[in-house]
Amino acid sequence: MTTIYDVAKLASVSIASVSRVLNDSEQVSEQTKNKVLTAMNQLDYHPNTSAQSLVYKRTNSVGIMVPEFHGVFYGSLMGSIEATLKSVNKHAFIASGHNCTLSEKESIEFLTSRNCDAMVLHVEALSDDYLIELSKKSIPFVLINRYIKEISHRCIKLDNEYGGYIATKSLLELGHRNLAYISGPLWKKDANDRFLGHQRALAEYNIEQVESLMFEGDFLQSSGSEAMEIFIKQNLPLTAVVCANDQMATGAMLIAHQHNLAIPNDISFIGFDNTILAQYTYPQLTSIDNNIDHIGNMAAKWILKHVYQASIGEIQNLFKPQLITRDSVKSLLPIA
Amino acid sequence: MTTIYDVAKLASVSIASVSRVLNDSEQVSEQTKNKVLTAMNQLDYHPNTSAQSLVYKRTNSVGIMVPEFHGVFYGSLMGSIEATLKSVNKHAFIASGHNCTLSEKESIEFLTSRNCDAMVLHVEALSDDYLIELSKKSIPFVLINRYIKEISHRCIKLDNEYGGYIATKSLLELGHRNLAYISGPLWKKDANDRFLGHQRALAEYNIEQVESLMFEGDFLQSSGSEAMEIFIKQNLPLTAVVCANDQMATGAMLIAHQHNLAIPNDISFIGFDNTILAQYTYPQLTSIDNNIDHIGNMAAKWILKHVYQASIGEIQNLFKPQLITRDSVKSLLPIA
DNA sequence: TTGTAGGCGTTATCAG
DNA sequence: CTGATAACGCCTACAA
Repeated sequence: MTTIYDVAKLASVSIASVSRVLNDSEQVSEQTKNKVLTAMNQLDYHPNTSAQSLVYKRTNSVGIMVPEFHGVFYGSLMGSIEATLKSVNKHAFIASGHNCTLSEKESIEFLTSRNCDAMVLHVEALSDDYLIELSKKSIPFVLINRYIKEISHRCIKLDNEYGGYIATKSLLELGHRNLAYISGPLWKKDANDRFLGHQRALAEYNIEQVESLMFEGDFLQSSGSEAMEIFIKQNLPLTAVVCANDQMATGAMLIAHQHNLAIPNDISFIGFDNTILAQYTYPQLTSIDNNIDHIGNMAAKWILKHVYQASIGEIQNLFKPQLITRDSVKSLLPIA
Repeated sequence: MTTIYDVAKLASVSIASVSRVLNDSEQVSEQTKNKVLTAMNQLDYHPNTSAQSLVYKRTNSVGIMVPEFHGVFYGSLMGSIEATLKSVNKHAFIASGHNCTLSEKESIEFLTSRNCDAMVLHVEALSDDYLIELSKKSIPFVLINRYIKEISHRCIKLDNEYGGYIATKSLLELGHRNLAYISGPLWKKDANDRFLGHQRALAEYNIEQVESLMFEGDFLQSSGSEAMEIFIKQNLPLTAVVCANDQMATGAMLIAHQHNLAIPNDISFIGFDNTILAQYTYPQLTSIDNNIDHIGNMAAKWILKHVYQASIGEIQNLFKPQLITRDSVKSLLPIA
């Protein structure tokens, strides 16, 4: 490994001068600057970030924790975070939380031990209390898709209630009146909020959710299938199924297909999250975009602003989802 | 930030002793060890990795570059790499290459500038020559899914030819004789190899690929659709479509559905990669598993072995894909 | 404009 | 078993 000393020697200047051109300070003559630059080139010199970090008390790196990397959801998040960090030369390192308390804790400690300047955390299992406590420690962090009152300014999330609302409302506006609902685990805030939004839309139209046409799933595809089997068996009037995420929607659609129900002619489906899956189902799935890119982007900006003192405008803490119309929903309105 | 000095003072010992318990050296009495430990706890002390790296000449971090994070393919790869790295306390940095020369180069330099101990690279655009050159620089790297003779021992990849072979062979064994093929861009080695494997299987059965039923796509869903439209228009006998990846398969299936072709009764499809998509299509897609988890795992092991001197057995450079049977392929054999 | 020297937090050598 | 102290590579007063 070549150091600033090697460069200095080759350029026959002092290490101070080398350091100066490295941080392009004004106080260097063109001549020495050139000498140093060519020496650097010749030696393929790269500054040692550890040494720099030691001086600056800053590693220029931020840790990202998401539940997992495979699957369809967190890639976009990481991508948007990484992109905006990289644009200002901050490095991103990653860890997975696996939806479980122990692993999330370990991962956070893992990131902490790395001395990152900040963290972006998508935590599922850890308690509010733990996170509040964590916020008192030295490494600042942003929370993705979670809201904790005591540290609300660190929370950046989707307005899930609104998403649930527009999903259901969009169906009602198209004339659907007999809706089933496949929810996520209701103890999860986001799942619960989406369901509340659904109920609000129903209330606006004076419709009651038939209780047996509401199924609490677990956000996985199989629970969507399970739900759909149950719905179909009941032989109740049913024109559309609202799903709290795309995965469950695909599971439900699978069963519909198996029962020879045409989508959307016999039955409509709407998903949530607008994951990449929605483009690959047949028919392509109408869904609610969760704005995950913007959220990731904003999380990174939060850090740039609060940790790296970049001049960044307002931080937006709540993002509105929006309807993405594809081919899985049919209008029941009479053609005008 | 609390340092080794703070701990030393609080425990009233020298920093040397603190350092010793930190690296649990033998040479410390129980008593001082305890004093130090409680002091550390009390101060919530974490060693400064930058300082450690400075003396160890090692950052305990490895950089990962993949084309992108969203989408369905690279998440698994990163996940498997990260998991095995983390198990030995190495951190993973990420960067995206965006399938383009400039961006890949920048990302590699970005990772290099971070002084990672090694890199795992999934490069698409950069030339062999560039990578050979890179291999002479100071940071060691492994190449994922690419083979370059001159640096073959750094290459870990899938046997794509074999994958193409078993995909087609599996159809032939089920009695299919009229096959269409949707390939990836043939200038890409993996796409080409898959096609060669396809041809080898056909040759074994003395079948010729109808030229107009071969379409060179770009690995994206839309090109699968495009291909399928063209195939259907020709009205040639056709019982199965072999696709060089899952995305194109879903695109083709979409069109089949639109033309009211029942899958697999009227026409069978087989994909490649066994991405998560294959579980979400209707019907679920038979595909060729690309072993990406094992490949990522092995890449990480390569690094543990060659960079961190871990005692790890043989490195496997070539992985065999395997057939994953789902519901998109029908047997044409007479029932025995 | 340039160079010298002290310090960033650790590790490791060498005396005690 | 313990404690000074010299590196590690870089930045930055301060001095020249």
